[in-house]
Amino acid sequence: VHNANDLIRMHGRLGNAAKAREIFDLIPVKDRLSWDYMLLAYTQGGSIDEAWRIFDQIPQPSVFSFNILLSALSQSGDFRGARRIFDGMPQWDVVSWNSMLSAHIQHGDLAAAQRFFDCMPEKTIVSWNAMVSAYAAKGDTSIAKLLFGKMPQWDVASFNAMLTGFDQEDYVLELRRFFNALPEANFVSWTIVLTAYARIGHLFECQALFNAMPQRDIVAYNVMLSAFSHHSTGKDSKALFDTMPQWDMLSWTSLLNAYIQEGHIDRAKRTYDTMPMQD
RNA sequence: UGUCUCGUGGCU
Repeated sequence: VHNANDLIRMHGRLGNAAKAREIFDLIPVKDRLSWDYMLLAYTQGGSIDEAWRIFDQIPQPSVFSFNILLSALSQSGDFRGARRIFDGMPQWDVVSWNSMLSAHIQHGDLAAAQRFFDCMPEKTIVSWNAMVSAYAAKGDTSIAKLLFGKMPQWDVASFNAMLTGFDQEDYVLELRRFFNALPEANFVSWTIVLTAYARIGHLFECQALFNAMPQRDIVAYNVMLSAFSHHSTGKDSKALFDTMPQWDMLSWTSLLNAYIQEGHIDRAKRTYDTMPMQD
């Protein structure tokens, strides 16, 4: 059963719920993990209706089962559904509370989220991170800073959430100071700062930071590429594009944009014709 | 062995 469960999980992660279901159906004796992984596979594949259906068939849904569905409803923007599941749960753990908190945030009701947060019987660093990130995303940087300062402890996600709040022209200096002072940074941290420079149009800093990155993934490349396409020449864009280890649709689109903005319709057309996927 | 929070463009 363990191996079968792992397979279900794997296919679920790849977004292949149908394949996961095939394996699920072959298991003679399913344990609670088989059901939860199958439920998770449906939510990861975006099949909320199927998720509901399988959830209703779970013999004894655990808090985990409830949480999986709750989190999926929250992420899909179904606030009412999330609320209904949450209210109907036999018991809650801190993940349930965090998921419902993030449902409020998804729903765009920060005031309600704050009230919910204040009433939560227990909070983890995830709860705090979610709130900081919500205020930062809304542009309420001073409130985000206040909350950040009150946190009992931080992890790299806390730092990153706070960093996103500095993605504004007025905060460039603070962004850099904060970033430089971080005890811990990862890929995401670097990319947030990179993105801020790109958006604000500080091409020089952007490029310097890009070159200083310990490693670069496709997201970082795309940010740099998009910075070039908005603030530099198609030639620069093309040069960077050619050094990329791989491309996705965003990379191609940025290159197209660079040419179009320069009025190089012919080059844009040629680029378009060589794209592997033309959406 | 499982569930919650952080990063990439344009149009709307």
